[in-house]
Amino acid sequence: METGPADGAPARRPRKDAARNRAALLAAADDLFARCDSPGDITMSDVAASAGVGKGTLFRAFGDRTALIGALYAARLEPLDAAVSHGPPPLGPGTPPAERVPALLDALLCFKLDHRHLMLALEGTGSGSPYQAEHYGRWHELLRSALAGVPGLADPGFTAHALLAAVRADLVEHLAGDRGTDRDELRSQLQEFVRRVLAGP
Amino acid sequence: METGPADGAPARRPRKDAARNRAALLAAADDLFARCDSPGDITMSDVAASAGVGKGTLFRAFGDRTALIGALYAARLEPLDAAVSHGPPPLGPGTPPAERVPALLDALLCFKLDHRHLMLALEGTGSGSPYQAEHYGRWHELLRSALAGVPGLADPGFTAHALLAAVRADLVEHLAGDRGTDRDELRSQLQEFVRRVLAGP
DNA sequence: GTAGAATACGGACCGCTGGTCCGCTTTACT
DNA sequence: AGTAAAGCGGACCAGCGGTCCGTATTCTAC
Repeated sequence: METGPADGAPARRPRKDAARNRAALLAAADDLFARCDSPGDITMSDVAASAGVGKGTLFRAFGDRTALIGALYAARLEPLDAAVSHGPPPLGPGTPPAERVPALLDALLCFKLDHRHLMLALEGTGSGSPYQAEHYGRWHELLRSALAGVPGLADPGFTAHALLAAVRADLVEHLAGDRGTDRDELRSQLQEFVRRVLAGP
Repeated sequence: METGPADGAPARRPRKDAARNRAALLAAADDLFARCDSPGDITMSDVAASAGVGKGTLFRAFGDRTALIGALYAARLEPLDAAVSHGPPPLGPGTPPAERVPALLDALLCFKLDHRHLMLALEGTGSGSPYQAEHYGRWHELLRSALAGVPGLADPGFTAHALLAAVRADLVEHLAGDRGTDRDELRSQLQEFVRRVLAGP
């Protein structure tokens, strides 16, 4: 028989230094990605060195590169995620689809504009396609279910994919970063595009 | 003064062995990419070995990985490129925009379905985004000019980007490859989407 | 406070990649 | 045939993500 904590709660509190180093690593990675030209320029050694810890610590804390970027993304996403999951209209649930779909895509575009480099790193994580990451699945399911409430729309699943493709990180970077398109202009272009898709024939 | 060939024609015919090796390398690369699960699995050494030449020969012939894939793409694209540049309607020039735009996107989708692995390699070439490659610029300009002839369409440039994003290689692979969506079903989904975008409010 | 076990640290190390280099072979021209 | 240019190929290189394990730190029990 066990005398320690019940099996249901095997999660131990991390050690103080571990928590501190984890936070330092997240901050360092965030900073490096924000300043770099291309996410590929940032190596794992760079992140570790910038945080003042060894590479082993970095990999122990996060597992691999993808997980580090995912943790960074999760932290930044929190406000938007909350607004979408249980916030007021037009983002939250209970909003009419015709209003919610444009709002979701606008919010997503703004988020990607605000975190361009991070999103570039997240979606361009080399080997695996972005479509196998679970965060894509969540956005797709959210948008698909909203689109399902739009009358006359034949295929919400594909439409969701196509609309999400219009705000992919590298396209946003190409338009806003390389070509210098104005933020509000880009937003209104996207809104006009979404409007057409929702309007139907 | 020069006694050799005039400066205007510095292009020399390649040596016979060089031409043969180049062809063998293209064939080997094509074959390997077609059979692999992910383009990342194929290394440059694999290609050279499969073609029966040394790595040095491979890099001498093509320069780098991107150029090899680009050459492969150019070869496969030739028929479609001809049909679009100076073929009959609905692909060729002189087709009314409302008819040509869906035809172009359908042709592009079919091309990506037929050459999934190659296109995956072409667009997912690691470091640089697909939007900086010249082949993207050509498709975008073609589609943009066609869309410019559609009445009531506010921004042909952005619309072209958004429509092209709907047929990106990794999305096509996700739908047709991973999820096993039927080819004709995917084509009709795309057509319906394009129809909505063109129809307007 | 102290002893001891558990946990975390860190940088040398590994396998592998795209890409380079240069002595040697093959081709092409006269 | 002779010669110079072009091409060949695989040993080699730098840098990457990721691993390993001897050592240092923190937590727990007394």
